[in-house]
Amino acid sequence: MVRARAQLSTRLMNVCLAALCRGGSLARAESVLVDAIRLGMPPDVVSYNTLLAAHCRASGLEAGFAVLRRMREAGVGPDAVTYNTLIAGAARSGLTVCALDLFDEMLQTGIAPDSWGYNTLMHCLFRSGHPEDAYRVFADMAEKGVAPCTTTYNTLLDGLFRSGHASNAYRMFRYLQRAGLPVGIVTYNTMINGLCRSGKVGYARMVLRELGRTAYAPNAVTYTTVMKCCFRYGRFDQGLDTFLTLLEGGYIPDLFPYCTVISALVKKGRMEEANTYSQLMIQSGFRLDSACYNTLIYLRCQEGKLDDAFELLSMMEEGGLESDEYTFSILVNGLCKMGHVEAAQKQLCYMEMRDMESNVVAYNCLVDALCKSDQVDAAIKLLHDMKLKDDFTYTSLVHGLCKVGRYHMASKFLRICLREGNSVLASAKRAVIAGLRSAGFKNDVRKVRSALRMARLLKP
DNA sequence: TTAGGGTTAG
Repeated sequence: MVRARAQLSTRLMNVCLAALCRGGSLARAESVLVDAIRLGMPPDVVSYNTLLAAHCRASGLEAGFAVLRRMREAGVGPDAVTYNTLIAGAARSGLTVCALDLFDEMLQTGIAPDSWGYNTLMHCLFRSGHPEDAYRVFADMAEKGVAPCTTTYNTLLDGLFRSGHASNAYRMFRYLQRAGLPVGIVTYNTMINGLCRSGKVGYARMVLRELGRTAYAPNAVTYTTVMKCCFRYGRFDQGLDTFLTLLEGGYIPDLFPYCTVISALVKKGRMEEANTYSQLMIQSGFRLDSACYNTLIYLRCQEGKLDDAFELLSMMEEGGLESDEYTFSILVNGLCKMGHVEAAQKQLCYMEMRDMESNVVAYNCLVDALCKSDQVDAAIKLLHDMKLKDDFTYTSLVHGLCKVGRYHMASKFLRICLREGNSVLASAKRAVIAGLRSAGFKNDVRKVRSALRMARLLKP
């Protein structure tokens, strides 16, 4: 009887913990836990899992591991949910190897992964650019007899889009519908987002119209997705109207729509409105996460207020949030635009020291800045240090070389770029060909044209 | 507890 009462109390405490964590009152949740222990209500694995998820989301994976240590010290063993949550935390921080290690640890501990565990690992592998490994996880899931659920299909659809297989994703979506497999609002949102991002706006609109004919109501995610799509494809007013409809109707459930609209306004140079919505975002009562800080730092950088930008960075880090590759890219770009190339280089060094997986954008900003200030040789030197180069890298360099009249070198890099499967802006191609012609390099013109034809033929 | 939407560069 006494034990049953204690279990019921623990269950009630867990409800309370979940509510506090959902509302972002982590400190209060922690004090409830302390009070409960004092009153003889022992926390169980659910209590710790709830706290672990909240800490992980608010402050990153290390905070999650700290809860894991605490629960072990209290004699409460982790379960599949604990590992799922930690794997999700690792995925959010881009720590793919850590996610894989956690999955292995779970298997070695004798805890059988459920569909959520498989889904989370698949999601992590897709997001970090390892689609083949993600498919292997899916195959392993089937082999172990773990039934796929709606999330599994949604993760696969999202992964197909992210790995550049939009047509396969579309075919899979139609297959799910025909086979009567679960297709819900998340599936529609995933499809609309994936189709928009892969440039298939017509298809995205068709799926959006189809959604209107189903029983599913579009939600804030749908609207944010559509809004982002409008901004991406030059329908600025339509995007802003979508935001205002959400705002005036009181339908903004979190900070995603704010980040989208502020960034779009900054890009348009409409700083006053960007500042107005930044204030609203701060006053909304939701806890700002790193994407929100990045957006605010972006606004300050583009306004040329670098001191304010760095102050925001300190606030962010003092609040327990980690800066990420977005933060660094925004700062490097801001510093470059204000002519502080050396300071930008220093930020890139910090990035290297932090061993960040993706630094290509930050490097590209510096390459571009060096090219624009006619330091093309320094840009070429930097290019050789880069592990990954993309269309942006080569476009900046090719433009930079043309600007200083080094057309032969520009054509060489243009051909390397095409050979590596990248594309360059039409303006860069034109600059190279016009330059080579004016300098009388007829043979190089022929080589460039042939490389461009080959690239078109090989284009998927 | 998990999955879909937000933040950077030519």
